[in-house]
Amino acid sequence: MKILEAAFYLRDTAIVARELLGKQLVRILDGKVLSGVITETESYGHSNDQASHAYKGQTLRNAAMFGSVGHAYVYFIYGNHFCLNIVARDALAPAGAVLIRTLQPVAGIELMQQNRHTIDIKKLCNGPGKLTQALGINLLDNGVDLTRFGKLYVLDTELTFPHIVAKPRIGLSQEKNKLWRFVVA
DNA sequence: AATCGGATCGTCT
DNA sequence: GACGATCCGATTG
Repeated sequence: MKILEAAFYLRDTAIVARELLGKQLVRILDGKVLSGVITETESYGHSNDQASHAYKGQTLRNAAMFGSVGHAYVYFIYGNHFCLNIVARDALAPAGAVLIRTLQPVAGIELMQQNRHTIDIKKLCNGPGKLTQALGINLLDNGVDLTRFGKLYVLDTELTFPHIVAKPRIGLSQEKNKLWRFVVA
């Protein structure tokens, strides 16, 4: 399979978020391959999006969102969880990223079960904090280039889903009118 | 099925 | 010093 190149991410963030559905996220952990198909994403903008970490401009924490497309933006939230985003924006936008919310596990399920302390496959990667735990993703992965073969990358696939639904994003107090969450129906 | 609260800490004001 | 782009277990209906 072929890796998803940077040009894919250099488009409107919401379009990238939608088209990431069906792509395969691959993690190399302790020499083992963990992977899953992306089935839920959210798009986050910049000054046009009050719910975005980039809304008020660049800080140390959100710097990756202003960096190269196709790189990871990983942040720590609620004292317990990491969330994985992929930097994506059209050429004119200052910042933007796609939050990966849900994966359908494909490879390395045993190791995911160990990392998650559960054998229930449905609960392995059905949430942004869960999939990072399953794949062993943390702040060390912030900024890594997902368009190169390394410890984390995304493969193109022939997989397409006939039914995709756009919904409000989860957990926000603002911007509930934007339908920037994309789910495989 | 739906709701509630606790855990836990880096980041920004 | 307050607050999250969350998760889980417990409780209630």
